[in-house]
Amino acid sequence: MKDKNRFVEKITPKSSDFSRWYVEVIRKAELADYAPMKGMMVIRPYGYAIWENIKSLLDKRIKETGHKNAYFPLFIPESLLKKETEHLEGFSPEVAWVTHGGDDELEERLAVRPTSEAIIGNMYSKWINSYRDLPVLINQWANIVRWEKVTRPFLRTAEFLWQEGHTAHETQKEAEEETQKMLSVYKEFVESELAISVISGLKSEREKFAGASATYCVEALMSDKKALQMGTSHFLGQHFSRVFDIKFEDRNQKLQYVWQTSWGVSTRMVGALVMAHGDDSGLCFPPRVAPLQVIIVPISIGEWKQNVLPVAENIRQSLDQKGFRVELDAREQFTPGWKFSEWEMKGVPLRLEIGPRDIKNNNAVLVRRDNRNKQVVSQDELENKIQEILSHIQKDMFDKSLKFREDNTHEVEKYQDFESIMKSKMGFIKAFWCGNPDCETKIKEDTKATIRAVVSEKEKGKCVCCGKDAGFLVYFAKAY
RNA sequence: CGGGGCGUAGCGCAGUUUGGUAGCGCACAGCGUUCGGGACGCUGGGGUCGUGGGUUCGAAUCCCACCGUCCCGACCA
Repeated sequence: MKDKNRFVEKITPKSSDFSRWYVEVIRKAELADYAPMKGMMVIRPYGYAIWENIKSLLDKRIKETGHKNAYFPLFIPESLLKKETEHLEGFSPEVAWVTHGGDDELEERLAVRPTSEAIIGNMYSKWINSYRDLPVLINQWANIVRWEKVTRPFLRTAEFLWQEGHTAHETQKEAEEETQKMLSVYKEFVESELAISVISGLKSEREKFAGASATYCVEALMSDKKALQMGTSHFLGQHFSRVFDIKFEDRNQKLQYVWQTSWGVSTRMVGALVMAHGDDSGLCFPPRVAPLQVIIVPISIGEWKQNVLPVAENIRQSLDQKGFRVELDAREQFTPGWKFSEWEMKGVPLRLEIGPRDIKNNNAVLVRRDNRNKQVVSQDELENKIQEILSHIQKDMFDKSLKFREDNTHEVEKYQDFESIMKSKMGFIKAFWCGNPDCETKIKEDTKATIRAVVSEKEKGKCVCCGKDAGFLVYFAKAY
C-alpha cells in the first residue's frame, strides 16, 4: 500500500529512460512548463531563478572584460538579413516572419531575430568612423526566435533567452584575441559556477556558424554520454563588415573594414545543469547558481511545535542576512520525510534539519544533496559550516564532472574501435582527423557522431577514418 | 519535414476492440490523529474526454482534418 503510493510520486529513474526523466524532472521541480504553442515553454520562477543567477554571474564577467550592455530591436527587416547570403541561408528555415502590422500588410516583412549580427552590423556602420572609435565591445541580453522542428525544454525551444556579444576591432589579431578571450570566459564560467567540466576548441567547417570565419565552442558531456554545446565564440573576420559596410579610417588614413566577433550562451545552460548533475532522485544544483542553497526542514512533533519553529525561523533569518539563499519549509501538511524527498528532487544543495533532539543540544543537522552526507553541527557555528560545506559541494560536483568526462573520453586509433565505442559506451572519442569533410560525413553516417571540437591543429597522427596523415586532434561525440 | 506512439480532473492512468449519458489512484479542500526518510481515518470539490467538422436517435468510443507532446530519422544555441 505504502509502496504503491511512493511509486506514484516518484519520477522515472534516470537510468531507465533518460528522456522521460529529463522532461518529468523539469515539470515536477517546476523549472518550466509547456506553453500551448509548439516548441514554446514557460520558465517558471524556480527555473527562472537559475537563469537569473547565471545571468548575474556571467554578466559580471562580461563587464569585467570590458564589455557594455545595450539593447537592439527584436525585428530585423528582410532586406538587412538578406544582405549576407551565407548567413541568411544558414538561418532561413527557422526564421519567423512578421507580415502584418494591425490589419495592414507590411511593405517589407520583418524577421523576428534568429541572432542579431545583421541589425547590429547595420548600426555599427553608422557608429564607427575612425580607429579612435574602436574597439566596440557590446553585449546584449535578449530573446531569440528560431522555428525549430524538434524541440526539448531548455535544450532547443522556439524562443529562448541568451546573451550575445558583438565586437568590432581595428586588427585581425585583436579580434582573434577577443574570440579566444570570450571562449575562456565561458569555459571558466561553466566550470567554476556550473561545476560542469568542458572541452573547448574549434568547430569544423561543417559545424561552424553561418557566416563566421571560425567558430569556437565549449562542449560538455551530459550524463547520458551525449555532448551538449554550452557556448560559442565566433571570429567573424571582415565578413559582416564588408556586407554591412562597417568601415573606419585607420592610423594611416586608409579606409578599412573592421574585424568582428560574436559570442553567446543561452538558457540551454539550465538544461545542461539538469542533465549533467541530476540523478534518480531528481535535480542537483551546484550552490553557486542554485535558486535555493539551504532548505530548513523543522521536525516539530507534539508539544515541541511551539519550540522548534521559532528557532528554525531565527536560523533562517540569520542565514538570509548573511547572504545565503535560504527558505524555511514550515508547511504543516507534509511530514519531514516527504519534504526531504521533495527538496532533493528540486536539487537544493544543502538541507538543514532541526528538531527537539537538536534543540536540546543546541545543534542542527546538515545533509548534502550531492552525496547525502549528514553531519551534526552546533548552532553557534552554522554559518561557517554551511559556507564551508557549500564550497565543498561546489568543488566536489566539479571534480565528479571532470572525472566523468575523463572516464568517458576514449582515445581511439582504429575505425572499428570508433564504431563499437559509439555504439555501446558513447561519450567523447578523441582521435586524429585528416581534415577531409568526406571522412567527417562518413563518420556521421556510420555512427551518428560529429566533430564537437578540434583541440589541436599541430599534432601528427593517422586519420581514424581514412588512415591518411592527419594534423587535427579532435573530439567526436553524439550531440544534442 | 518523413515514420511511429500518445492526448480522458493538477499528475499518472482505466474505459475506445463491441457507440448508451465518465471512473480509479495520487494531488486538492474541511475536521481529527500524526511528524528524525515520501503518515492515516472520515467527509467533500473538481471533467466542453486536445480542437473543429462528419456519421448516428445517441460519440471519450466510428470517420476526416487540425493542434500539441514523446520516440526514431533529415536540420540546428
